Amino acid sequence: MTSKTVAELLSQDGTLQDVSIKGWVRTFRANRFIALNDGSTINNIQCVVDFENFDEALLKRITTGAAIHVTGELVESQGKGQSVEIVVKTLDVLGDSDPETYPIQPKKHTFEFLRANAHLRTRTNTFSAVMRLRSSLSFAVHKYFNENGFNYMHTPIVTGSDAEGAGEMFKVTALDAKNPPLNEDGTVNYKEDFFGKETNLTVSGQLEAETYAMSLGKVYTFGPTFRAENSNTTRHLAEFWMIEPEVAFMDLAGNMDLAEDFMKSVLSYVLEHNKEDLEFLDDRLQKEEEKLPQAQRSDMSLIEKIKFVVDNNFKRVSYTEAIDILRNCKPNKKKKFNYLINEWGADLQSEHERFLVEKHFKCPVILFDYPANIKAFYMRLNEPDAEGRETVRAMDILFPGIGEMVGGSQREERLDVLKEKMKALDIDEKELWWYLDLRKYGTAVHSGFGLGFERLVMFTTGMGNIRDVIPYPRTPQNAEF
RNA sequence: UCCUCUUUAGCUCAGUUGGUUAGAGCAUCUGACUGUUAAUCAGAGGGUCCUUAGUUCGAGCCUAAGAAGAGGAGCCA
Repeated sequence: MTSKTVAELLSQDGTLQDVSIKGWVRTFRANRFIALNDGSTINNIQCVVDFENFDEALLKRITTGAAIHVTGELVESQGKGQSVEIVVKTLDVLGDSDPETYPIQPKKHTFEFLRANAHLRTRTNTFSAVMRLRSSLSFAVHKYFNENGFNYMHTPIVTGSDAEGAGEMFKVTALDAKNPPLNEDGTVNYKEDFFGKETNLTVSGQLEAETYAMSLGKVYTFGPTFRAENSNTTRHLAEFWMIEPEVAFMDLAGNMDLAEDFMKSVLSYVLEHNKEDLEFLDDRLQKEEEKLPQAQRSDMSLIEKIKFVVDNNFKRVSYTEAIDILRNCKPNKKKKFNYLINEWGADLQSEHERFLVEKHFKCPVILFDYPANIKAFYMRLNEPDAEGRETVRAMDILFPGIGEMVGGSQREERLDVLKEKMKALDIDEKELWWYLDLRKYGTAVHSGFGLGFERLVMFTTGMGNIRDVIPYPRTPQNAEF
């Protein structure tokens, strides 16, 4: 008799003579009812023990968290909470769980406490649902790109270029930290290091992805990314997973179309395939929100929010239009913003983004054509506007509750313009010779974007802290597990 | 990095003006009960009050320094 999963047993029609199942005990009620979970679904299966006929010492070992093997008969349940249950014939404890010390109790825990017990937190309903969704979203990402003719490219994790400008980097070195080889001027001599030069963990696969876009046409990367920023927020990690498509012969408008279509596709996928987990998280969130004052509650449930994104077009607004809206909005006029918007050229703070998304448009917003001087060197320069202001073909997609979900741009394909920009920003041409080669040999319009995978998981699961949507979060002062 | 808050039982938290033996709910254990849905009822055990230094006759409470965690800001994805 082969063992089945809880998901298989619960989804099957009718009763079964002989079933075998293995899992972990969630609760053991009235010395008779074991709620068993094996991770295959948010739901438990109820195993009914006729305790008069079982050894008392064995029943004592059925504690929260214990791994057990049950065989018996799958029958219609006499109780109300479930349609089927297993009448237990044999029961083996595969692994005991000491109830005095097992940290996961059959009660509510705070996410902070569970974070400190991250190795066990997926034994709770919320975290098992979040991580199944994470897995499912991850699959949906690959599925989307695969079905749309993209090639999956593995960009290097150790990078030799430090010109990406996406943030502080983690150094990678094999040198002795206490006694490194030195140059005559006292600086560390990286020529003697493993790679013969300074190397770092990647902050973005974009530049390398561009090289493949300029040969394979449509590519994407989906891998770990590292930022050594000392960011202490609910939206930042030092190690996170980023999705970065890059497409040749595609302009900024095409880039926006791609990003929007992509988001809608992966969200549709989980709506269809992760219904039970989403319903559980939806329910959890609604109970959470009941504790909040009315004004802070959202007017849509989790599933409604996801459906809303799938069913509605993202609002596309140029930076210049956004500035006009912000300049004339109530919080700006009443000086409620911490940073008041006075003139064109100001960088948007998260309070402004939040106003646009959550108050003004009330839907995902794509902002594009940002001032050139607040964006990266590789973004395609537009012709100056009527007032002589310079913008680049950059776009950010802003989501309610999350903020920036996507950042992307059309890339500067003109060699002379790119060189000039790099010179102005003091970026060494020699470092990026290969990047410049793309503009020398067969250059073409191309575009791409980066999407923080964890932020997508946050939006989909309704979790408020990015540390709760990745198995083992890496943040400043924390690399436990 | 900056600002604010928090740190007391396994967990979530009370703890009055500085004053006798530091409390509650849940969890755990023991017993009762046994078709329960976070079962119920009765009882019991469980404390480095984050650390260090200080003020005081006396500190969970006051002062200083430090540590850890959370929220917000900045940066960004």
